[in-house]
Amino acid sequence: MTTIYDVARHAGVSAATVSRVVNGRSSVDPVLAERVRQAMGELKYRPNAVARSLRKSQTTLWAVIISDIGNPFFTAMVRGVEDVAQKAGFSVVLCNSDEDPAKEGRYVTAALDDQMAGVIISPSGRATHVNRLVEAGVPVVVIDRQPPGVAVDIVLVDNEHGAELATDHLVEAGYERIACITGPRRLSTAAQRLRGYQRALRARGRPVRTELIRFADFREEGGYAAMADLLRQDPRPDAVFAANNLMTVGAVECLVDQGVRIPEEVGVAGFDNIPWAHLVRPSLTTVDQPTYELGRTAALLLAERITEPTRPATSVTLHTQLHVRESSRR
Amino acid sequence: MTTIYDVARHAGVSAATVSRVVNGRSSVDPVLAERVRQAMGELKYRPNAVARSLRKSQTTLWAVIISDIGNPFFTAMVRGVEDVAQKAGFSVVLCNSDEDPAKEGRYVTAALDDQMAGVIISPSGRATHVNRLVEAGVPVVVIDRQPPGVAVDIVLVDNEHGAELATDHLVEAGYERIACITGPRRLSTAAQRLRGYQRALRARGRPVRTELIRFADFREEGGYAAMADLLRQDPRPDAVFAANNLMTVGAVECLVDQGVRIPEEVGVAGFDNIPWAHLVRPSLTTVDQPTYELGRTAALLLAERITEPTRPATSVTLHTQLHVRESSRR
DNA sequence: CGGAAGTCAGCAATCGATTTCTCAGGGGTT
DNA sequence: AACCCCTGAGAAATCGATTGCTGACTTCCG
Repeated sequence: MTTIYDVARHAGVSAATVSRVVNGRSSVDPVLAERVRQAMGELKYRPNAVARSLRKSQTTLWAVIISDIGNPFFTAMVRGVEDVAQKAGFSVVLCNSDEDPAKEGRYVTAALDDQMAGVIISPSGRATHVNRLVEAGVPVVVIDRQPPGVAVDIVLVDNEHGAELATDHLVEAGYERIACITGPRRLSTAAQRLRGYQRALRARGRPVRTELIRFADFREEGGYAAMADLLRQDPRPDAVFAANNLMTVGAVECLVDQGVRIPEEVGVAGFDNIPWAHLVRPSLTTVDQPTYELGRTAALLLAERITEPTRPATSVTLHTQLHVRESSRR
Repeated sequence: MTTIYDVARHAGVSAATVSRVVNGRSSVDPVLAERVRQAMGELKYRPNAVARSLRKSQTTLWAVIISDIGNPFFTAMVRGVEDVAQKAGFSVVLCNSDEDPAKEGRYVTAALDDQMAGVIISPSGRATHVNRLVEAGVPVVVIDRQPPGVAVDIVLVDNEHGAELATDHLVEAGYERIACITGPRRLSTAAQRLRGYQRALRARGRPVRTELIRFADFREEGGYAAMADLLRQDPRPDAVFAANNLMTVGAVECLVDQGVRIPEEVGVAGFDNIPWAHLVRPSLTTVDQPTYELGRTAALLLAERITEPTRPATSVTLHTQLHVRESSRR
């Protein structure tokens, strides 16, 4: 590796001058600057990013801590983050927490140890880990989920409203016993989507029956199991609202396996986009989130916070959109 | 931040001793070691990873450079990498090259500047960038695609064989004019899958018609356009083999849009797994790759190469598997 | 022409760890 | 008792950049 000293020697100046040319912070005689640039070219000099990080005690890395990289929702989001990061000169370190608070904690620790320039996190549970970041003064943006009582920048979608739209649509379509499969109790998204479901029923004067509500795990298997469980009821539900994409797929699989016809016997509506939802037969009614935008927005907020650390915390809510397809039209 | 010197002072030893306790490299008097550990605990000391990286001129980061994080194929792969990386004490930096050699080049440069401990790359084009890494002595594992003439560890699947299986199956199913939509010419996967298609036809004594072959972009739109183009032929093809997942979906969309019945009028088989391929109606016949294993294997190779840099380059080929579903049964 | 103000290059300290080298002290051998 | 070997701790150099401070030199004005 050629260092800044090699360049300095080759150009007949001091390392400080080379540094100033590279960073353009302070003014340098144009003649010297040119000589330095020449030397850099000839020696193919590239500044050592690690050394620079040590000196400035800050890297050019962002950690993005999400709970499931296998879920297309998070992938699209990461893409949004990545595009902004690249433009702003940051690289993205991907961290898969698997909804495991311990794993999440380890990643937070790593972000701290590695002096990451910022963190975008979709917290899997309590606010503890987010707090550690905030206390250490690391710029943080929370995404998708609301941790209780922390003042940070946050980007959310109108979960309650989206769930309301979907449920209301099922009522409108003529379904009577509408079930709800939501996520783990500790996640704000699960709670809010459940609340939206309940609200829609009440608004229409329908009873909210606890026996029609299931708390699953936001995964395919959980959706499958919950659906199977719901079908065992008598009378069984004639429609289901699933609170995320993977559980929707799981529920549909269960219905297909048991030979229950969608949408005639059971109507289905799901939260989150499902790639190729329109190719699935019957095509699936979904509440779409602006996933890419979600990531983009979070990244923009993070970039802002890095340049302006004292700005008060803002909270952005993006809007969901109901896409009615065949699975809920009877 | 508390530094190694704070700990040293607090424990009444030198910084060198603290370092030795932390790294366990050389022996330290158990009494002192205990005192140091105590001090570390009390001060909540965490070693500064950046400083350590500078000194050792190596970080604990792996760069994973792939061409499309939106493609579930790569996501599953990254997951495989990530799981191994975590266990080995590395973090994964995700780099999305978008099939753009320039963007890929920038990421390679960043990996070099940041002294990444290793790189896993699915090269988008020529071998130039891979070579830069190899020449700089950075441990590299190439994945999914074969760059010409570079001696590196590489993990591939039997593309030709997989394509042969799929094509042969279409022939067997009774289709006559079987088209092929493959990827960009510069990508080895595209070439190999095309070759497998051709080989299967020849083995069955069928003509290989150039007018039934299309080079698209491995994306949904490309698959759609290519399919539309193929349908304009007279006589039109009665089956299509698409060389990756997104193009398969694109082709199916086109067929659905034009009201062409699958599999009666046109049979469809695609390369790569497609999430929920079994939920799509008709369910899609696919050549499945062991994506997670692909990532896992690459990561294991990388870990090996890091500990043993002089080991000769190995090449691993994993196997694909044909899943026959409704889209190709007439 | 002299002095004040302003540029700009270089020296050296610094970021926080690792590692080589040196040396003290204890134990074993002859 | 003298000598050697070995273990293990500390001092100091080092990784490669950034930056405050100093001072040389230029420029401008009275």
